[in-house]
Amino acid sequence: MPRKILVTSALPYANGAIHLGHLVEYIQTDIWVRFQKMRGNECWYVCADDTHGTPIMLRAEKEGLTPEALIERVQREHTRDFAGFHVGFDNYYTTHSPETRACANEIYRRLQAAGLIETRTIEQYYDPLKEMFLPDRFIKGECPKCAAPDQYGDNCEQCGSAYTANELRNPYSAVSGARPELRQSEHYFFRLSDARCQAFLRRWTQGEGRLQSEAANKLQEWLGPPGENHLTDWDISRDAPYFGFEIPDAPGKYFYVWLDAPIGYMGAFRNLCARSGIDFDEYWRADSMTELYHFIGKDILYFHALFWPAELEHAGYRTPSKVFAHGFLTVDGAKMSKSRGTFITAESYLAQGLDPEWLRYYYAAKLSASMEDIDLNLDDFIARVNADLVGKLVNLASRSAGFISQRFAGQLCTCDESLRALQAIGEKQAAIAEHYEAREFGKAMREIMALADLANQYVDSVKPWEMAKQPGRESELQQACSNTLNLFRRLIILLKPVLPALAAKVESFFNVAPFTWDDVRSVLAAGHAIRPYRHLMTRVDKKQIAALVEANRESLTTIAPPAAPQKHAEQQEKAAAVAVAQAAVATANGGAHLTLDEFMRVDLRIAQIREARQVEGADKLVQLLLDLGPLGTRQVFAGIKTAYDPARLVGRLTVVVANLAPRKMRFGLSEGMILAASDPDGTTPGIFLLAPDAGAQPGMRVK
RNA sequence: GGUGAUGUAGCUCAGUCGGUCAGAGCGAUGGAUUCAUAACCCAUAGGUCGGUGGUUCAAUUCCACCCAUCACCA
Repeated sequence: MPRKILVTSALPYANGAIHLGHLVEYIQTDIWVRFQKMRGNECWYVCADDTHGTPIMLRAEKEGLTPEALIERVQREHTRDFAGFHVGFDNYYTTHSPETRACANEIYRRLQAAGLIETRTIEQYYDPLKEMFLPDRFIKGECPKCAAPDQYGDNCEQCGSAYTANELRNPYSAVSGARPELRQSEHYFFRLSDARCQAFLRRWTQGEGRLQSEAANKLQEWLGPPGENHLTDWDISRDAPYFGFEIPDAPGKYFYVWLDAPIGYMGAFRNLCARSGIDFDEYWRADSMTELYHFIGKDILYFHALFWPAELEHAGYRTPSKVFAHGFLTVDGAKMSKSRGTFITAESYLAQGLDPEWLRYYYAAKLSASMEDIDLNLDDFIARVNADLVGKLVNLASRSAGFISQRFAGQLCTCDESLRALQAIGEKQAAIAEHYEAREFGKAMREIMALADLANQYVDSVKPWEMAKQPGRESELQQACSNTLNLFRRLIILLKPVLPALAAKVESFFNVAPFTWDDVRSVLAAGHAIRPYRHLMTRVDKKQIAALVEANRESLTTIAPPAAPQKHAEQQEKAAAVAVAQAAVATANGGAHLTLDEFMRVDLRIAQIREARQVEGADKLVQLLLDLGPLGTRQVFAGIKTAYDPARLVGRLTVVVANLAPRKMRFGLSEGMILAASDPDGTTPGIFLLAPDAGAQPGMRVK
């Protein structure tokens, strides 16, 4: 009997573009969902934009839009990006919907009836100019511990200490610059500290297979040892002005993210049900026999494994069957970085003409069921996609189809089902299915590629090209090519969850109905006619990747938020708040202060001068070849000719700005800047090159 | 600072519930081949399995500590 499954991915915040980090999750989820559907299960995949909160409100204001207009535009962009990567949602909705509002109100009422909602008066900073209460991240001031200036209202980036916004010295509003006043306000809390919640969560989090083992450990830590209660109540309200849902019977109070974002999963599904006749209650009632899975980033585990199930349980709904957390994406071993050009948006990837299935395959090859981060190594990406997808897989069709089309009018003969390679695929099918089911996509890809190796070995062993040259071996040739195409067909079926567009092209090439998982067991009948072969996939060109990185590189002079690898829900709101606050502060103080974050974006490195020579036609420039150790070598033009003889520079160590945008000069490309001191007034003449103390090695970071 | 995770060949990663498991793919080198998008096939890698100590007949695999990286800290 088919399973009934509801799957969600985390809701992206409606304040930014989808990037390669987000796509790890959506591609992971999509592969899993496509696999379930191929097996004949009833599986629904819903998601939505998370649209509420102060950052959205302020950004809309800044752009001169209504919040509604802003979130509508962002939703269109997100929908386009996801579709571009073949992420096949059954519904991609918005939390700013009547369905989500109805669900939020209902859950709130039920929690209230259960005695789990209480109000408390809290003291909070208020911006008298903007006439609004300020979230912690929108208040800045001096750190109460180390007196560092311009620190946010929750913790100090200088000394790392945590505190409350009320402890900041000389606080100011990051929105208006005004000095905030402490005011009292009544807030609504969900009583997560209630004994009922704790008892439920201790049981729920230890449920069989509910969470990955690393996640379960983490939850133990959060819950505290038995007998202790580490859970605290959660503030679920915000004061007007706020973009969100007003709390029923509480004018001027709005639901904070906890009480509307994940409920967006329900809202999106309810909307789908209304359109397609699915029974909402069958999936959400407390005794539901259906399965519910949330794919999330590890950053929002706390929320999805504690707050959300407690909320559902005590509002009389079913709780998630399992929560699947994944790690973050790094690019070339480091956090995505705008200055390095590795903060790559989905849109730019597609705009550069890169094939979305390259990325889907690469992610699949790297993904496992664990919470470990995965690395997108750009060189490895090129090598892997070209070798596996083009060299091994697509090549099977490419090297057989020509013979079938030209010599046999496109007709296949009976496939030899006793073929070892063909049987091997049948034997591995169940194991591969288990890998997909367990989200061990990397293992599945390794198995499939090993099978593709067998297929290529088969072709090599029978040598169809020799048969083609010897008269009288026509039937042998047809047999060899029919066998190869059947091998290819089976491999494509196994890869269809990962490569849906390629699979569709192959279905068309073979002139057959869409593949299902069980089709692996069959072969194409004798006499079946295929269509002419056209290239199914092109190779990745190094230049395309270089262009992609260049297109995403942002110069240091632009005010930009620090690169957030992947953030959702509340985390996203924080990141968005940081961005807004930074922009506001930069405007407010004319850039007088530099935050540590901003400074750290300047990548200073020790460099050794390998070569130095005069530049013909330039009276100030010296052309240098710098050795940055592990970072390789750079060509840099420096305006130090008046003070230094090139010959005496060779071998010296100095400091270079390694992530300065390369600049094209008349004499060539300059890929960095070396640091030197000089008197701006010219009172003291000369240029003085910086040099590290003895022991520094090329490539060392300076900070 | 606390907690969790990771650290295996040039690169990306498997793997070992302690003893023929030190592995794969890519890259590189040599060979073969020419059907195929210079693809495919065969052969070749002497990496102290992060460091130090401990437990053991035996540790890369267990324990402790240390170092590095990453994440989380409501």
